[in-house]
Amino acid sequence: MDAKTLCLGVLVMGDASGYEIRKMFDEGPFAHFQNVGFGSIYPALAKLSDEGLISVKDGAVDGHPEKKIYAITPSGKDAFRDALMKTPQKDKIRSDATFMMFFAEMMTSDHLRDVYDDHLAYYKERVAFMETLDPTGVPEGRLFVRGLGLTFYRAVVDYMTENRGRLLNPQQRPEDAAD
Amino acid sequence: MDAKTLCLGVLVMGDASGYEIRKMFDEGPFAHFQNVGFGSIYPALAKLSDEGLISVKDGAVDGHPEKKIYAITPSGKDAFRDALMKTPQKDKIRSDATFMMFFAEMMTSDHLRDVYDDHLAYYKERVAFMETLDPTGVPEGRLFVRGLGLTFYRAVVDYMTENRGRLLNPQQRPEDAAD
DNA sequence: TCATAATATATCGGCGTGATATACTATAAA
DNA sequence: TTTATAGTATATCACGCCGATATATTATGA
Repeated sequence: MDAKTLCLGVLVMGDASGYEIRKMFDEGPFAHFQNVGFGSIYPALAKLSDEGLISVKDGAVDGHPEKKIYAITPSGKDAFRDALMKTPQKDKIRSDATFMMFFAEMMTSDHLRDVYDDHLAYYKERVAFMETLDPTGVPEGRLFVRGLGLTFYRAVVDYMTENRGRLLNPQQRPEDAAD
Repeated sequence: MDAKTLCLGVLVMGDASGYEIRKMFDEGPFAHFQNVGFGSIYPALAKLSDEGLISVKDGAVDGHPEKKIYAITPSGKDAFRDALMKTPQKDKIRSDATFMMFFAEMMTSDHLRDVYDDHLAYYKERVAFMETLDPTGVPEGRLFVRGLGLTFYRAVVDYMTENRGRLLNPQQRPEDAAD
């Protein structure tokens, strides 16, 4: 699933600027299972425009004369539907914090605690945020995905809350991370 | 967390070849929270060797004369410990299947079902695999991470099992994915 | 005997990532 | 009032990573 397809997905739901597309992946309904930054979005939008899959119109507002609003074209919608017919690649997760916890015995107690609590706080915040998303009038697909995200985040929060002491205060762990 | 650090992490646990390192990320204890392929590992190993952070010795076995065994050096261990002291980047998840389910209403019923059941089967398989990993004699950090992975996979399996009908057989969903 | 899977290393183009630059507005603090 | 910070908005660039592909041998099983 490349950046172009991801952008098309946002645009089938309604017109948007590059900035607004990015917000969808940063703090919107896609935040928990995809991530794309400006560096992927702007080039993708340029390519899609070249290929006629999206159209651009001037969206200049007070003080932001550069703003462009993108809209999906009929051929863009076809291309997106084609992309949905493919076999998805398997999920990819990259969690540096988990990698660090794997090597808990090599870390200092202080830093391990910091990493742990920041990680837990972040997941708690994600749960809180997703609970604020209004589910009324939303199609079944989006509801399902929202529920899946909540389930996953809550499971992590519960596990990390219950097992905090086990990792941070184990019996007779040496003072420093010596060999 | 770059490929170099990931390789160092595997090597602090014991000597290994590039192929063996990759297996750790493909089907080993790291599989559920990191992913690295050959295209990242071999160049990383070459760089680490240049920098003196790992050493290479000939590991030729019957029929595989190219095999090389890598071992971490004292400075490599220092470098790894330094990497563990940094602030981890936030987790990144990329799930194309979830993205597709988000647009369930635009997919054909057949393909949606295929994607759904393949996804669920994959997560079930991951649970089954992680349950086979022997937890005896394993340091607390690894145990914790194994438990976290199991928790997460199980939560997804449970949710997808319970809500399968809701997404696949909703009331009066149109026959085809017309506009 | 033949095909497939597993072991093993390596490269390459294209894509994505994080950082950075620019510039204006709105809000809040000093 | 002035200043700082956060938010809106677009864009580029170097570096690193990813998936595909190539090559070769052995082990397994049909």
